[in-house]
Amino acid sequence: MTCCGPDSPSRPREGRVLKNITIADVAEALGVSKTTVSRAISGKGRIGKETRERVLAYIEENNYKPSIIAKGLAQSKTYNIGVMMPTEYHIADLPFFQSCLFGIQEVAAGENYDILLSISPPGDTEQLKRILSNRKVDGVILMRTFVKDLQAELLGETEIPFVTIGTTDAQGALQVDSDHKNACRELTAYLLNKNLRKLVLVGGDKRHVVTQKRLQGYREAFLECGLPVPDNLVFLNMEQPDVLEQKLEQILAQGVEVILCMDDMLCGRVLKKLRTKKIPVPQQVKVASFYHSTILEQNVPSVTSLSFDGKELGQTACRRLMEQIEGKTPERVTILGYELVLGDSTE
Amino acid sequence: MTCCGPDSPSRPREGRVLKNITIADVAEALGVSKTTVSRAISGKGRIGKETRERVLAYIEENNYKPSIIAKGLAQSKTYNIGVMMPTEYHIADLPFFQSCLFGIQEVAAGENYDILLSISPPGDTEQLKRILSNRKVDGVILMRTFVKDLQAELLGETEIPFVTIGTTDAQGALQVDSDHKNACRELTAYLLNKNLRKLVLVGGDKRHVVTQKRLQGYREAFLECGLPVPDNLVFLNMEQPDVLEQKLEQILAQGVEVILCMDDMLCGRVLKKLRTKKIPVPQQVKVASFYHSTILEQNVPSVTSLSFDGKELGQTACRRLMEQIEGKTPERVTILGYELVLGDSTE
DNA sequence: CTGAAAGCGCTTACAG
DNA sequence: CTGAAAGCGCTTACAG
Repeated sequence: MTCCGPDSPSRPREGRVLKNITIADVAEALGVSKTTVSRAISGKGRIGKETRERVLAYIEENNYKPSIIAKGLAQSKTYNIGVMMPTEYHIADLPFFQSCLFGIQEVAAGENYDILLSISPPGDTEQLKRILSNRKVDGVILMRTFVKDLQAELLGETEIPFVTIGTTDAQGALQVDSDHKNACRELTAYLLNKNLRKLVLVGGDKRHVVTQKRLQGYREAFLECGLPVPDNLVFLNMEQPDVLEQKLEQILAQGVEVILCMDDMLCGRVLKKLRTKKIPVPQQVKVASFYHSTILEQNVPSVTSLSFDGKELGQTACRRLMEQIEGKTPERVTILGYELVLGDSTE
Repeated sequence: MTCCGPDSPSRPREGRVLKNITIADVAEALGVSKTTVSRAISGKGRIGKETRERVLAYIEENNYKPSIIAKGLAQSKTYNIGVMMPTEYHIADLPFFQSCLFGIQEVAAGENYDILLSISPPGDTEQLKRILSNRKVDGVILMRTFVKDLQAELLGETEIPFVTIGTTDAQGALQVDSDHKNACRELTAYLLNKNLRKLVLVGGDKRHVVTQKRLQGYREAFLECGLPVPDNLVFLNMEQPDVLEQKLEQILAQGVEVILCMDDMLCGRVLKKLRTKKIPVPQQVKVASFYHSTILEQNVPSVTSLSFDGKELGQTACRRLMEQIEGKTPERVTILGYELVLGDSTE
């Protein structure tokens, strides 16, 4: 007898079983084979109606939950999808990512898949390598693409299904993207049609494919109107507030009619600058933006903005990935729409 | 002979092997047992130096990566931690969550753990139940606590280790939190010491524990100064812009010296209202906030604000969880510091 | 319709 | 120091 005194008086409560109940326990309790239990659960293979119901009832009653990990091992699957989220370029991106994630989760959960999340700075492939070499996912989703995209390249050298949210030229990628090019083209055209010509485009990281796509749309709009593309009015890599500030000084000095911003954070800064300089919007300078996030929701005047459905992107991306994982041959490129929300800032 | 023509001319390239190489392959190639290979890799159990090196060299050369899932099954572990992220209350929370996630990932990855992410609206336990019943995680982290916290309660009825970022009274929870109470107390006291008395507190969701903690700090500061607590100056559940707007009208009409906001989004709206009403900050009304996020970084005057280190919270939370998983007995409550960043808005 | 057995890719007492 | 064997909790040909 040890010196530890009597057994703890409070036995583990029901539902607090230390050891999980397994398929073998169920089989034994019911006097059938594990095979039968497995079949009852999965619905695969022939099994007597009565037997199945008996098994199902027992399982229900005893709260048996199969280990999806063991199931996965037997099927050489993981029931995980890796989602690579970039560290944000700035706060305006985050709501978009969150919506995406939510959409991804929705369809993933529907197939009993989970999200293995990993956050990496641009260009960093450490985490992705770890996940891949641990063989922990059946597929991966990249939430953003880069012009030179190391993650996409790495995945391209692999057999693992993957989809990018955003356009890429990496081999083997399924791609889901909003139609950034046409969105920007339409908005630009809309402004040109108002006879506004001095139309400045302010954007962020050049290495993001999305930045390039929008620039393309901007250019096309000019060309379609028979106008030369004013490349001198395009300012990218404006993520540093002081750099932007300086550029704005310069832009405003040389006269400008519209400032089209590639995201709401940039736009917020532009609006602030205009306010500081007592330049009335839209009377003297008009302003438009991308994303239509809550950052600008309080602005007066309301800001004309392109809006994208992050959740839908996430859902679609995940659906494509699932199709690929299941051996179907999904659409390789899916382009989703956008919405042009007109506000007072371009009136 | 089938009709499919000659073999595809381009053989799978190196590194694109369809079938992963397993421990059995390694063992066979080397003429040793799987046991030996396993020991060489894990470093557990006695093994000859030379043998180990031979195995390690082969593994390195042939790029063998053990399946962590199979390893997990054998050890009854998953090497996953579940992270429950709430759908945001608003955008100001997101940078905080991202930092947390980053911190969690950092320490998790260090132990070869991955993050199983799940996003749920407050009060929703669907996702958590799914993950738990699939037995897919070794522990879970809740990124926010609620006064009535169904997720924490659910976990409390379970044997699974979990830690909350934020205070909770759920049983069995390890807790990591910033010292919101004292942070708010210090800031309030700082303002009271400037002889400001009409000190309005504007906050968000009452159901968040963090809201309650801050309110507590606010109260204590008054009491310590020998002043009655002005509960009539406290306005919570102000997340609706129009509700806040209306309250502000009322507050401003009855005279106020300071508005202390529980987050930067609320603060942004307050600042905007003051601007609209041409009330100079800080000359007529002073303003302070929580979070010190980029949302207000551009504001003039700079905003006095309490700042918390989300990444550190994440790291600490994950460390505690790891300790618990490893069977150690970690600190049950860990309170981290804060920083009071003084700006011009309270001068 | 049902079951025994092999297998998924590892670990770990146990024995030598 | 090393290995055969059992086991982690499932699935799935194969045979009956």
